[in-house]
Amino acid sequence: MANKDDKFKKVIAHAKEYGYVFQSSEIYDGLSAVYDYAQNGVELKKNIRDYWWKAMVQMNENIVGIDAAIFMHPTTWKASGHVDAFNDPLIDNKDSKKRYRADVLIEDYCAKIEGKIEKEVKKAAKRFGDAFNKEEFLSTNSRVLGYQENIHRILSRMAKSLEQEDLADVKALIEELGIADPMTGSKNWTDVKQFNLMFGTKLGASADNAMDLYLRPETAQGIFVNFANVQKTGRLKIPFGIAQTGKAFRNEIVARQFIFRMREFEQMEMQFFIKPGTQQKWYEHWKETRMKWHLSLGMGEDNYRFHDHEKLAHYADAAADIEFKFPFGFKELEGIHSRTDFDLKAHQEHSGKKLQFFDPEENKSYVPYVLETSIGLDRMFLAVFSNALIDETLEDGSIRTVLRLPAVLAPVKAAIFPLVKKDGLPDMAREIVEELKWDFNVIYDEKDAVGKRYRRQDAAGTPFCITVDHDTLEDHSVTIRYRDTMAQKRVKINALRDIIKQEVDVKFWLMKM
RNA sequence: GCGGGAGUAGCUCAGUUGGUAGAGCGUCAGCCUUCCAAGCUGAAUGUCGCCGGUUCGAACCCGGUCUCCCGCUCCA
Repeated sequence: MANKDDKFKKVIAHAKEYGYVFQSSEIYDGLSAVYDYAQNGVELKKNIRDYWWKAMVQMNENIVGIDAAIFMHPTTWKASGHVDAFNDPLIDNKDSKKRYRADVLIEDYCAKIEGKIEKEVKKAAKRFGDAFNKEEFLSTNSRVLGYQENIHRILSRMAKSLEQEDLADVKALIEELGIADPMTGSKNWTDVKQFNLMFGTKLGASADNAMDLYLRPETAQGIFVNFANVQKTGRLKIPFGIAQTGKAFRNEIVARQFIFRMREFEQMEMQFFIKPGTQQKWYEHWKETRMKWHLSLGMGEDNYRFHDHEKLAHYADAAADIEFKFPFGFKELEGIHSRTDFDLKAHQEHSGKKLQFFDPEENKSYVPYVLETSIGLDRMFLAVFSNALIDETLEDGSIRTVLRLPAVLAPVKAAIFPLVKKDGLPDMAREIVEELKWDFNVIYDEKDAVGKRYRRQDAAGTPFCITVDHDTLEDHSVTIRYRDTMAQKRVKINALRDIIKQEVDVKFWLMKM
């Protein structure tokens, strides 16, 4: 465990030192669970996004992209279920320090009373034998009726209090019922607090006629509300997909583990619209396809696994995660969910607009089913970055810190050095930079011994270093040095472009799928 | 949000019983160098997380606050 923490700390420190990730507003002591991508981080993040976009949108005839706004009509979140699902009344026990959902505590209490009713029923059944009529018993026995009435009274009072956001009454109810901490029996409770996982804001500059809005907690709804527009204007036929990348916001109670769980994060999502009944087939298809995409980056098959959900969300009929072995263990990286027609149907009901597809083969309209793939871009960044960072022991026993980013994702593709800072070598190196920068992100460095410059680039993740020496002036050849093997090769300057392209080109990597 | 730990230069850390800060690495400039970090010279950088209190005097003591780490809780 100490080892894991160490590794993770190194990752965070390295991300800062080499200009990948900084804490947001650091000069003001930072902001909890908010991070900024720095000069190298922004390139890596962009490259990951492009790699995904190419694979999902541009390589698939039947998938198109959109970029929906972060603000959406408030009814969107009623339809999606977020207004209800993201509002939890929570209560802490002061003695045990445990936190519970207040409504669950009360419901559990009612379940206990239900248990008493069951007992009465069993007793009566024994007593009356064959003559026992459960329905009649339930509706006539005075003790049972008392229990039932009690449950009804409790639940309706709770529902009313929650509806009116009268949290004090929810607490009062818990105290009146004498509900104790199920773990410890303590009745020493804090006040009930409402946690809203969605960030609220206002649309409209003047306070009196402003409209309450939320920052979207997921990008998916931007796709669902645009379903009909995209399908019609794109002349798309089922099955087809709509993809988008963008920011989403969740006011997590506990947001931690660096960029793994942030309050503001970026999703890369694709909603695939299919004929009802075919969801199992497409579920399997996308699970497999998405896993192949991950494996194409060559970060090690053993670092991935599927985790099938047993407890499903309100909208899903099947769900699996692709988990990645982060420094702190296997955690969710991407979700593949069979969302049924839950979302489109809900939006259809709330908007009154038809969200259906006319299937010419079936000669009828239906609300399509949806298969979702949803990956966290920041998590992917962390997966790539943490997996790449290695302290390598060399033959002579010395340690080399190297960031083995997949070359296709590396922020800087090549660094160009003059061997020494004189004799016209810097000019020659600059010329090569000028030429290569049309195709790749390249940098120039002349400070310190060349060996030190190599190591500096290793730690920053640059896959290639190109060194100009005195021979270069004569024969236009340079040394190209590989980050991962430290091997060196003598090549002509005019061959550089093709050599680098071969190794960093998206096509070359995606062909491995 | 609760409990525990922590916060001194970009990084890792030192700082003796309270007397207004140091090292190594890194960075920058210059020299030297013909290919794998550790040659030489010089320089910059900290209101010791922030605010307040005690004191003649606070990095050090006290209170508050922010942030980070670990555990709990939460995770449509």
